[in-house]
Amino acid sequence: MVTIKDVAGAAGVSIATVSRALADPDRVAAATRDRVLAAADALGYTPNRAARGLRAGRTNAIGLLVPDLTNPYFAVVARGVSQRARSHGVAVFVADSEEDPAAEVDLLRGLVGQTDGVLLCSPRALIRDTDVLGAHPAVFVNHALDAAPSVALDDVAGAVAALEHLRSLGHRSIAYVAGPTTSWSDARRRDALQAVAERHPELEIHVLGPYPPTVEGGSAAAGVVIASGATAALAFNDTVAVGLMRRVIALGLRVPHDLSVAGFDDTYLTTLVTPALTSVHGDVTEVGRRATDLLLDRIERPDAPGELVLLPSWLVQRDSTAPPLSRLVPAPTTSPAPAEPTPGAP
Amino acid sequence: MVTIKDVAGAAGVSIATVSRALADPDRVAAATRDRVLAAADALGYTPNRAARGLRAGRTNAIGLLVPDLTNPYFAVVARGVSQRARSHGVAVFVADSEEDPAAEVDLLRGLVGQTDGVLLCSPRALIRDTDVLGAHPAVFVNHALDAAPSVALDDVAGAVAALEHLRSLGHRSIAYVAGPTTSWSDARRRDALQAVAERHPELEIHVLGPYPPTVEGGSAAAGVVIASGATAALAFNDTVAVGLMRRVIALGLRVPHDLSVAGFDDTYLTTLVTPALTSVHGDVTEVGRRATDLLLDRIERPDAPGELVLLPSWLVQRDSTAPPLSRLVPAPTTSPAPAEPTPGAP
DNA sequence: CTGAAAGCGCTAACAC
DNA sequence: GTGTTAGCGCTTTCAG
Repeated sequence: MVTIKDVAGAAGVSIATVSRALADPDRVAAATRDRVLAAADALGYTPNRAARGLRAGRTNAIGLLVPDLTNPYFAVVARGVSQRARSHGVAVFVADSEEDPAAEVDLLRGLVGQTDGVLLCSPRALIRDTDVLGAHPAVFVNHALDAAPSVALDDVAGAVAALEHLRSLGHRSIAYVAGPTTSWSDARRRDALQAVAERHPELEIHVLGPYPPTVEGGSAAAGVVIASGATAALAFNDTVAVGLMRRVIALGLRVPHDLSVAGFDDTYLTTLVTPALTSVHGDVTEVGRRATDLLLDRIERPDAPGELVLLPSWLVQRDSTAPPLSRLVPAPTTSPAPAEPTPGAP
Repeated sequence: MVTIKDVAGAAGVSIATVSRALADPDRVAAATRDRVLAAADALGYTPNRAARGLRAGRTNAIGLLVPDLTNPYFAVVARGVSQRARSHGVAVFVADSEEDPAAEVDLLRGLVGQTDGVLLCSPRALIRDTDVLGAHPAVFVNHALDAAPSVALDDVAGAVAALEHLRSLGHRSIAYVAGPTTSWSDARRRDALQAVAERHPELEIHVLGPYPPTVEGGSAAAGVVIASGATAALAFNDTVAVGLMRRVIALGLRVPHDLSVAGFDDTYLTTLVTPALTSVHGDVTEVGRRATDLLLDRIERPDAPGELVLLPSWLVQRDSTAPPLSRLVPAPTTSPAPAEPTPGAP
């Protein structure tokens, strides 16, 4: 390993001068600076971040904790985080709890010790436990906690839009396939659905679950959704929606004719499946970027007030939602008038 | 931050004793050890990894470089890496190059400086450049380079199996939708297909591409595949296969009747799409785990000889492959002994 | 069995 | 403008 000493020796200066030449080139004479930089370059010198961090009380790294890296949603968040972190010169530790709350706490504990701050994405464990987080800078994604900074998609608006969409199609009995009990987003959505239902007494909302936020979770919910008598289902996320849809189809029903299905997150899965999935869209990469910004800011100014940043979300209508079978005339839709799909034979 | 000094103070011992009590409990008196551990626990002490690493000349972290974290394949590799790394107490830096070779080199450079070793997954850049890697321990995934240790799925076997499967179904004109030019796996597969084609003179293989290893890449290939006259297509990976399939269907053709489609990697996408995708399966989580093992070993013993670990892969038949339209009688599928199919119309 | 002390690579006072 | 030096938190001789 080539250290600052080697460079100093090669350039014939002291290590302090090397350090300065690299950190603040204006504070050394031009000739010296050039000599130092040339030497550093020739030797392929890279400052040891651990040593630098030790001195500065910084690690120049942040941690990202997600419940499931194979879920496209979190992969995209991670991408946003990587982008922003890279442009700020900080590295990203990624930890995948695989939906296990206990593992989440363990991983968080590890992350805290070796990062300047942590990004907690859709935490499944109850993180009230300040013992593990302490005063460590943290930003939550899809989870608001006390005065901690948070970033989330405004899924309340999305949930309302989805429900209104289904209502306008003529659905009156709608199932919500809930995600993990500890999910903040899930709770928010349930409240939002409740509020809409109160505004429209003719609507009947069946909250079903909780189910695991996976394809399997969606499949598992199919029977219960059908038994509920709902003509449309809104699922916790796209992954669940896809699992639900596939199982419903496997059971011999048709989507959207027998059951309309909509998801959340608008991941790229939506356009891969048949029928294409109606979903609540948001800019997920941006969620990752904003969360990173907030975290880096928090690291600089630990006493800054926490805020909840809500990014817009809206519904993207595709082929998995349509009027219920009983209605022959489609309800009036405002602008993007979708052509009424003629129910063809299979 | 609670340091070793705090613990030493609380336990009424020196910092050296604390260090020993934690690292090698047998070397301190039982009573002292208990007192130290109790104090450490009470204070919530976690050793600072940067400091520890500085002393040991180690960072206790490894780097993982992938071309696309949103591809389920790499997400699963990352999961395997996380699992194994966690059980060895090393942290994982994840870097996503977003399929950009230049970014890849940059990210690699950054990773080298702050890790004990690097896992290079399906590198798109030419890494011969030892300037950037130097003597840094590295393990390749899906890429063999000189004497470096490597882990890959035996996709040659998989490619052969896929091609034989299509041949036994009666296909004679088969397209291969190639991935990135610099992909090692892609080159291996092309060679394997070539070898099979030479064994079976009646087979015509159209190598098409390169195309980006994404859904869009697959869609873009659809026209060319159809124009090639092939009755079956093998795609670089599932993502490409899915893009191809959807576009082909959107163009009004039927899969598998007008075109059979098969992919590689057997990601969870295969069972989400309609028809379910035939794909070459391998244990991808295990790839990540084995690669991590190899890397940790390499870090311990830098002079150990490199080896290429090939994990088995095999074909999983689903609904996206079937005899070509021209054949009315399906070829026998049970025994792997394909009866010579009656030649169909071109 | 335990403490004192050196030193990992680096930065930031503080001299000169 | 540049060198000297202390010390970040930790492990590891070396004494006792």
